[in-house]
Amino acid sequence: MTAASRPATILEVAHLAGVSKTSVSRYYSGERERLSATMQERISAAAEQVGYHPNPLARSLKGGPSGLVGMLVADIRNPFSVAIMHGLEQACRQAGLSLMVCNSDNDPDQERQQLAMMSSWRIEGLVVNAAGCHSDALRQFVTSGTPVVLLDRSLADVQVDEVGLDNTAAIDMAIDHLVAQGYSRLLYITEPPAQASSRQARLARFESRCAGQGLDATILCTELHDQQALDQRLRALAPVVSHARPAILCANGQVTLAVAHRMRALDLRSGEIGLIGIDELDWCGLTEPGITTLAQPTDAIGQAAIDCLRTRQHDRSADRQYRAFAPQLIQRGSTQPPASH
Amino acid sequence: MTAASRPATILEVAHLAGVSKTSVSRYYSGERERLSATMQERISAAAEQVGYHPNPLARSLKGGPSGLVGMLVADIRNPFSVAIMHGLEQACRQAGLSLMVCNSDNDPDQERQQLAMMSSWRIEGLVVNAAGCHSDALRQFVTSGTPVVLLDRSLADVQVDEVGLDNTAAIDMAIDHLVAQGYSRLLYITEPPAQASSRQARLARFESRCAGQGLDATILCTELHDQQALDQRLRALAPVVSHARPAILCANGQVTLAVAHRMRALDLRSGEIGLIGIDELDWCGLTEPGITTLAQPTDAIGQAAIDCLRTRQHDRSADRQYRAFAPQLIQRGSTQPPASH
DNA sequence: TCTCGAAATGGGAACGTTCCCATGACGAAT
DNA sequence: ATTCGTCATGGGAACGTTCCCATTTCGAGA
Repeated sequence: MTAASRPATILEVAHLAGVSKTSVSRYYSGERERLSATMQERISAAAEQVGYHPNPLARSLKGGPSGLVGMLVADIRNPFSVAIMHGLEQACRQAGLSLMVCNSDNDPDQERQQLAMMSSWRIEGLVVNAAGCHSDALRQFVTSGTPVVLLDRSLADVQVDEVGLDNTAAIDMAIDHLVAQGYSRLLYITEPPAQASSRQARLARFESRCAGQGLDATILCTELHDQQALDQRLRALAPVVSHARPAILCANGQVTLAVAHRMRALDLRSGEIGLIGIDELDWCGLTEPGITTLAQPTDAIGQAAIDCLRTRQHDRSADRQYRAFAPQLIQRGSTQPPASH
Repeated sequence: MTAASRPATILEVAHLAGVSKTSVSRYYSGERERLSATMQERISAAAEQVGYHPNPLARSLKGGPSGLVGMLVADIRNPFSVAIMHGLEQACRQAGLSLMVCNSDNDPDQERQQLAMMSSWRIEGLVVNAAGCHSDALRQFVTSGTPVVLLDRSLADVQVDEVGLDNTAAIDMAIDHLVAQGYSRLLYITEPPAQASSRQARLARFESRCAGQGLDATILCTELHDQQALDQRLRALAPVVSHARPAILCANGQVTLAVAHRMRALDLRSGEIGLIGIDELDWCGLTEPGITTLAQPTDAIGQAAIDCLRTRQHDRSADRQYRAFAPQLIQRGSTQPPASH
């Protein structure tokens, strides 16, 4: 392989191998079987000699596969998003695809723009983990033949595959665990579920489950920067002697972080007040008794998303898929009540 | 603007406006001034009507600007990398560019592959935050006219711009702070600095500074998963009555995390043992007395990297730039020694 | 009035592919 | 021997741009 100043083209390879560009193209477009053995050898040798790699630009301009998968993410600084991104990236690599990540910073306008951009780059598939997503933009992808997968979201009015946490199972596991540990006064804290269907699903399950089981449950639905709201409810939760033990269930990692911060500020002891959060985070083992979490299998989720894309690529009219993954309980001190006396 | 099933082409706009495609091309390639006022209006109107956006694929195939900036990152799960990524992304957006992020997962082979991929997508600039980077691959970018910026790394044998933390200032700030707080027996913990120049720079500065000042300083250079090495040194550090107060300086966020974990496991109290880390992390305010950190201005660093790229784009032979940013001290309990008696 | 240069505009090739449609060869069936 | 289908291969157009090189127009200077 010679290091050329300009990348080699298919024509150079064809010339060197003494074959037509069409044959070289076939060699690289998964039609090798159609070529005779000698031809394959000649092409392979020539390509190696000049260090040829097909130009994805030209390829996808012509309408061929771009080898590009897009990911639209609402908040790139959310550790969950990063974890998923990592999973996607791995899965893409394994499938010979490249991931193009677009962060919308929670701005619907940007979302639109990013979608347009990805579309103009002719991505072969799109993974969406964002809120304000105007459905018609997504539908445009679908009708143009680009598979779309919704990640940790669901949209009633657009028919696409969905992958994410099994929210019902997660909430059930959390509640079961809390109850088993002796907590019976539950506070569920979530960000406003407006656009985010998974927040809605978790919240709904929490409500119905607690109602069904007759648990003493309350809900706090707040923006995380609203420290007052948080503080007020946390204070109100402080345990009363000879009263049911209180516990907090955090709807996601961001909530867990905010709650941990305020509990520390208010000098509330977790354990005494139970604390469990959905999403595992680097530092959950670090705070004093450690925070119990439900870890999402993010790599598996990413892999599943790519699987969905590829399946649908090969069969555009495949059945709509919903893939929900169960979380894993990581038990730490925050759900270990102090020995009663 | 009509929603067309297939995106509009320059030809359709030209036709509709009754002008040549060349003129439309000029309109979109920053040569508007060369067009008469009437022509500009006609094109603008026609483009709006059919919802035209130039196709970046075709554009960059022909050799025009792709509007794509590549980022090669060694570990996408490192919060520092994510923070930088966010900064880059913002800066790109502002400049009308798109960011293509490639994660190499610390695998040199993948690095090569990712670089090749980005090159084949004709990125206009490359930001590198990775270790095993074979210099010749980078040089190839440079010679082909693609500006490269090294982020938090430096390479002796390839002439490119570099942006990152002012390592000297950071180490000095950390040491000064520790000394001012009454710590004088210092342990510097870092991952092996082999390929990473910033690790080398920090380590070197720590050594020379401590030597110059006659401080009782030791160094632990270890892989973070080597729990034994860590534990041993941490135990050895335990404070001795009527002896100089010990403190730990963590070379980066990953180290801080690992050290915090082991300190907790060994029941070592930070504060008593001083603890300061380079890189601010979400949870540093959460652990018991809080961990003092030096926060890097990641958004500014990202912005600076893009600035470098653009400068060099316009003047390929501009002077090589080194831009180093000072960190900000965020003081918490871990560098607050308990009141002495 | 003629010439000339600048300014405004357009035509066509090229970028590196893919894919449709030949073309020739060859063995099998008539 | 002739016809046919199949297989291996090649030529050329097309994808949507940009850019080089005309061509046309027009006002100014001779």
